[in-house]
Amino acid sequence: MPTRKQEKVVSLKDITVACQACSLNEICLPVGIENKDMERLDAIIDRKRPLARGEHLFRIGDRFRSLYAVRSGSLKTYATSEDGQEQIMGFHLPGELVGLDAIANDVHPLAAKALETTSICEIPFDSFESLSNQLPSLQRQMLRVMSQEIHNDEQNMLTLGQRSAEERLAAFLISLSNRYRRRGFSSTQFNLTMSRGDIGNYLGLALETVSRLFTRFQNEGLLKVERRNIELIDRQRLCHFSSANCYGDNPDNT
Amino acid sequence: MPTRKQEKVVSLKDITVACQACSLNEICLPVGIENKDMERLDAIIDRKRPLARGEHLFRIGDRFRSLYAVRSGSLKTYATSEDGQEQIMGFHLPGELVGLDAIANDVHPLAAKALETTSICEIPFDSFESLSNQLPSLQRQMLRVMSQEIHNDEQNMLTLGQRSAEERLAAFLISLSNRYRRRGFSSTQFNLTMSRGDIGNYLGLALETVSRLFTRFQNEGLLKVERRNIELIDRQRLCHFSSANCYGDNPDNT
DNA sequence: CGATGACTTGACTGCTGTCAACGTGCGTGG
DNA sequence: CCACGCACGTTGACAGCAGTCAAGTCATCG
Repeated sequence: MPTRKQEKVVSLKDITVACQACSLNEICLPVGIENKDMERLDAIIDRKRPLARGEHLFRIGDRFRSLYAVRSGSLKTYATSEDGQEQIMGFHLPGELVGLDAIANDVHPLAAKALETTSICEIPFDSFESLSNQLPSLQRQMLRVMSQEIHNDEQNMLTLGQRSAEERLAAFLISLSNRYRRRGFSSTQFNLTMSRGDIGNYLGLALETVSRLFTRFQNEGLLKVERRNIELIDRQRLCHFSSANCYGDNPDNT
Repeated sequence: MPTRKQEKVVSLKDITVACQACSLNEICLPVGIENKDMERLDAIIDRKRPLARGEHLFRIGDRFRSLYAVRSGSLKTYATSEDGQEQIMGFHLPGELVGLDAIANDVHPLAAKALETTSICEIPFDSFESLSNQLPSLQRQMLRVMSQEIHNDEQNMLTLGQRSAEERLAAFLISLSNRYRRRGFSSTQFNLTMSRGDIGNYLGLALETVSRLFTRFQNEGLLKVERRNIELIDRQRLCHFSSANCYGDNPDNT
């Protein structure tokens, strides 16, 4: 029963897009699911009002009940150490699932927070499990998604373990670029939804280092940066800097 | 048709231990599976001759056909960069699954190599998938295992991104200690199956740094080290050094 | 218009990598 | 059984990348 009040704030369209009509269904959980089965998946999915910037989707220690898919906007997931410091583990764009790490112990080990106004599809896990018991293609896709996530995390470990600050930032930008392209956005011009501090935190660098590198990359003609707005000028060379394959096999690489 | 020749080299017992009789079935894939179902899982598992030290279980780019569980011994998994350098992504002890990152793209993104004589259970993925379509408890356990793997990788990202050399090595030793304890081995005295170079590579440190830290930890009375043999003297303090929770919730943490 | 948070830039320091030499144990072959 | 070679490990000297501290600029919002 959507109220008139909600309609004023949020377009009804945003709330009611079904998986079948969602532009993300080629990169989200429904990949490889037949239309009639997609309806059944769609039926268990819960679409709530969007999160405002800074709002939490879930917090560390929350009981695990659902997986979540980003429909629009972006999230960061992070852990906190004893002294309250946050460590960002990932940024999540539309079509990406969050909460996969909570299945094992029925508790969210990370918190998820909106970086901007963000719409979410909630997938209650009990229903999802029952459904995937009936739909082998869904089960298969779930394993693929989780496997891809493991693969991405491994790539990140490599970046954090071995790369210089310059390589890390270049790899980060190329990864974002690839992910935006996959979603139909420009791969050379986009807005960062996270702060310099967030980027540095995620990459294991001081925010000052990130800032200096942006300046240097700009001076070297690799990109143009103004506040949160990025334009990749020499994607090829940036790519080379990152010591990574840039049109690689893992499309959702972070 | 096992030949007499094989029997000379490998004890038959090592080869034929079924899941039901395996001491690892409380930490491996069969967790939470009923006995009659475990038999069905057991039936699809292939137990081969052990790998010798240095032998590959699979290589980068190999077509994905099976998951593997370590039965005894240990493995390392690694990627190689364009210039042929290897980057170690994990060490794998008995009861741990490898190859989970290959499901997504049907190709192994990492290679797996035995660090010592190592026995393996091979789990053909097609058979496994069919079976788990019939056994919800198996499917559930598989999701848990993969979720745990994602969680562990996140922990590693944290270690690599934020910790000092000292903290990384301490965390590594504590993690090994926990994993050995879980498997019924001593948590204070064990042999490293990997070289200093391997440890450094894995932790994103120079092997010289690892060596220096071992010496320093020993001088500070935290542990005793002689070649590959480690004895943790002051586990508590080492734990504190690692800036991590040491009896934490993720038992298979790397 | 002032306050606040985000970002930039500079100076300095220190951790950790690199290069190099040396020690040690193990396995192979004589 | 011994000697040699080799891989592994230790230790020292030095340098450089990136962190920390600090000051200053800029944009946004109340």
